[in-house]
Amino acid sequence: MEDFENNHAQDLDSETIFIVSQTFKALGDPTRIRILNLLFTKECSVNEIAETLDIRQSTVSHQLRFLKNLRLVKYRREGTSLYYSHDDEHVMLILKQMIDHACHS
Amino acid sequence: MEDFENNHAQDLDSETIFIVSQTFKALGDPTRIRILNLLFTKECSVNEIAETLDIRQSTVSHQLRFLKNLRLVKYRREGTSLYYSHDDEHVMLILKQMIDHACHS
DNA sequence: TCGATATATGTTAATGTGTTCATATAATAC
DNA sequence: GTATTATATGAACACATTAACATATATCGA
Repeated sequence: MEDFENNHAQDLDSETIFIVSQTFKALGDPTRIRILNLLFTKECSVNEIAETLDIRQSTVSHQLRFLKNLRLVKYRREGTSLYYSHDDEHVMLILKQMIDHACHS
Repeated sequence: MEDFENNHAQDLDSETIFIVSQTFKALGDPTRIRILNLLFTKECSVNEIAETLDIRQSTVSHQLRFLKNLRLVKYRREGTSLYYSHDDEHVMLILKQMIDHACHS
């Protein structure tokens, strides 16, 4: 039997495992969670993120690159500033669910 | 304004951040994903998990302890065997969503 | 009590991760 | 062109993580 839409196979194929673990790994860090949670509300420049969350600019930039590689965020330029926003509705929904889950426990 | 049920604060409180990142970290490893995915279907003994997924017994045991500490799995004893099953419906639902998400991308 | 089986645990080595500092690049205004 | 501001990048370090091996513990049956 094919197992295309119905994921109850005994084991997953390696590509699926890779993507899923990579994405959860992205969400498995306090700094990245805070950044994504901020981007929930609004688009932000790198400096806005750094100042709002009190994290060094280079740290924010490194983590944004990480999130960008996974297509979890995108940006647009405006002068010398880059405005970042989230780029994966589904993953953001999953993040929101986990935050709600944590708040109720 | 209070921000109890409505999580769109600029920043999250540190305990929420900790729980959320810990839980995602648990899901951010290929071995643990495979184990949890197997437990989706059915309760399994440690050996069953190790054999089905072709992972060493000690590795499975270590990862199960990890998942147990986060209350993501539970077990019952039957003779010398321990039968593990999942113990957090909500997190399992989140895992399933991410797997489906990965399959459609 | 002893042997067999199932599982857990301690240790170690290799690898990966996150932050920092220093510096480079890019866009803009002058 | 230069200065200024915003952001990215590279290197280095401390720390965490993973899997493997060896060994310990626990349950059961004889």
